This record gives sequence, C-alpha cells and structure tokens, in this order.
Amino acid sequence: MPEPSERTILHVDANCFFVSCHVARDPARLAGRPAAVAGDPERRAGVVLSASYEARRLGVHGAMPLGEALRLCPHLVVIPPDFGLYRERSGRMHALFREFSPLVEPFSIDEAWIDLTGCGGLGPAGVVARAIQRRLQAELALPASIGIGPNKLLAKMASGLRKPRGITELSRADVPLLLWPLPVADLFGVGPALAARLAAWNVRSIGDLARLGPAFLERRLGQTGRQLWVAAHGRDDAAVDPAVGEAPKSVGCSVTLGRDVWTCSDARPVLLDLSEKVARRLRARRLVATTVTVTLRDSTFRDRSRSASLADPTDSGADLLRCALGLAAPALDGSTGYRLLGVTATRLGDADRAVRQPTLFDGAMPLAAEHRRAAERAADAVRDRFGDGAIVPALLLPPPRRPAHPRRAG
DNA sequence: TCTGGGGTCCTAGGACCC
DNA sequence: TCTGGGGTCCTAGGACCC
Repeated sequence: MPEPSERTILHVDANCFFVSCHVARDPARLAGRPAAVAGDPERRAGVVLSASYEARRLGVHGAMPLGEALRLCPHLVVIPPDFGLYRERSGRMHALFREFSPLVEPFSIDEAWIDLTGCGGLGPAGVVARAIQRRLQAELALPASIGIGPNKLLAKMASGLRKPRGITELSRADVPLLLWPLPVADLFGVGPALAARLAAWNVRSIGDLARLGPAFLERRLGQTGRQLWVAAHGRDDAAVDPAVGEAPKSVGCSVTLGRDVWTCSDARPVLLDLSEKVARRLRARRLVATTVTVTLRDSTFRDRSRSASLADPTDSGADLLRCALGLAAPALDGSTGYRLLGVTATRLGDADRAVRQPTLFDGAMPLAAEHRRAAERAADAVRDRFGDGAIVPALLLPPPRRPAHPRRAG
C-alpha cells in the first residue's frame, strides 16, 4: 500500500493540560507548585486526571487514586476539575492551529494533528512548530510538546519523546535508531493487554515487534496484529481529517456512585439523570439516537452492558430512560451491587433528517410524544437562559411505568 | 492506595436473508 | 430430505486512547 509521500504533519500535545489551564487562570497560587486535578471532592475519592511536573517528580501520575497521590505528596494542591474551562481553552487552542493550516484534526481535548503539507510558504516545519509553541505559551499560557513527522503516527510518537516543551522530528529513516529501542508498550495502540501477550512471544521493544513476521502477528491478533506491525515500521497513511469529531458515533454519560445500587428503585434517579444529560447533549448537537446501551460495573470491576434498538430515533430523555430502565432491570434484581451506571446513545443520525416510522398506534401516542419533546426543548432553552438549576428534570418526565421490553434477536 | 469519564475500534457469535 | 455459503445486521464484550 503506497503511502502518500512527502507529507509534513505536526502533532501538538498540550503538557499536563488540565493543570496548565488552572495555572493560567491562577498563576499566583499554582505556578511551580505540585498540583493535581483530581476526582470528586464530595466523595473524597477518585483519581488524578492531570498532575503538574512538580507533582510528577514526586511520583504522582494520571489515573492514580487520589489517596495514594496524597500519601506520596502530602502538600499536593488538589484542584477539582472544571470541564467548562478545559473546553474553552481547547477551543481557543484548536482555533490557533487553524491559523496555520485548514487541515487540523483534534484528537482529544488537549491534542491535535496539523497537516502542513503545501503550507511551505510558512517556512520549515521546525520554524512553524516553534511559532505555534510560542503563541500557545504567550496567548494561552499553555506549554506544549510538538512532534514533526511524515505521517500522523510518527508525529504523535515524536511529540511524546521530549516533554514538556519539546520539539522533535521523526523521519522514516529515524525509526530503527529512535523508535525501535523503546519498550513496545510505548507504541501507540499497545496497551497493557497487548503488551502482556507480546511479552509471551519475547517481544519487549518496538524493534522486536518490527522484526516479527506480519503473517505471524496477523494469525494471532487478526487485523490488530497487521496494524501493529505496520506501526512498528513507522508507516501510517491515514489522512489528517478535520471532519473527525464533527460527527460523533456515540454520546454517553456515566457515573461512579458513592454507594452501590442494588435495585431498580435505587438506580432509577441515577438513570434519569444520565438519560437527561445524554439527551440534552444529543439535542445540543442536533442528533438523534437509535440504540441505547446501559453499562453496569460491579464491585469487582466487571462491566456488563445491555443494548437495544428503538423503533424511532430519539433525542428525548424520557425515551432513553424508559429503554435504559428496561435494559438494566434484569441485572438489578438485588443480588449484585453496582458502583457505576452508564447510558450511551449510538447509531446517531441527523435530527433534522430523522423520519419517524409510522406505527399501528399512530394517533394519540405520537402526539403525546411530540408534546413531551416540545417540553424538553423548551426546558433546554430555559436552562440556556437561566442555568441548569432552573428546571427540575423529573417534573418533565412521565411517572414510572412498566419497563419497555427491548426488541431482541430471536 | 483502591481504582474517572469521555470516546473509538475490533471481534465473535447468532439471526436472518438470499 | 438434507445441506450450502456469503453477506449483513445486531448485540456483548474487550482493548485502546486521552
């Protein structure tokens, strides 16, 4: 498969992004301090979402339980997360990138690829990278590492080589010298499970993986195996696609609870809240969903999920809740407690083009549904104007009723 | 120390249709 | 009467990313 040649791609990674956003807002209190954005102050639990480099030097890292972080670093400044702040900063960061090229693909809230191919008038890639880095620092107070490569994979790997504030170029020719000595778990796409399987075949480094036969990997790991082998050779022909992120494939909401839930009546208010949040985000993006998935996590961290498809795509919290309750009910029989509940909407479509299937019951029922949707949209408008506390969601929803029986195969 | 929340993609098996 | 194979859709679960 020929790779598009001579592309120039940057990968920009804002260093410890969440913490940096807070430092930018309150430098007097936070600059130079060991600080971490973490968890849920109400539950006095949760994990570290982002740690400053001062905290990292003391052993604090992302995904670490807050209790352990405080044991390692008793003077850690713990900052509650503010996702509104992160979204706002992220939007400004991505807007800045688009001043350099129209081909910007956001990868996450704090990372993006920028395709500079054909933007030669801006100067060499290293000069552009330095300009972006300087402007991020000057205008948004965000430190960033930037990787330069001939494709997205090598740009991404390069940005990870020097943190914080590095600028690193990785060409195809550099792969054997710079990439192959790294642990295989450092390769994008290799997580703990794959690393363990690879270790069983004596694959420790990215070079070990590259030297393995692609047929061997494909036989054992399927498509994933072939992709890994290609990645280990530094090859990647995926385009930088600005449309990624514009059309989400799922919209979900989940919550870890302070106390396990065992029964439907325990779970109902939680599922109500989650369904409402998902529905509001669907409506805000003018999307409707056809499939609803409920996730339940038990105390041993085993997840189970149940999903079902609706006859009509919906953006209504009441529809999501009804389906979610029906899906969750069999598991909520009182025999197992669950620490996390989630509701996810998938098979998304454009709300403006959604056509409802006519049913045998056309008449009073759809009219009621239309009234309810109108009420939910009116509530969105009130919340936008007066804030989230202005509406009590339960008042908008019908009383509890028999769980719907999701359509099943067979 | 006790384990977040938002996503994407892949796989496997069964149903169903031709 | 018994036996096909391919394609697609749906669901459940797992792995990965930040």
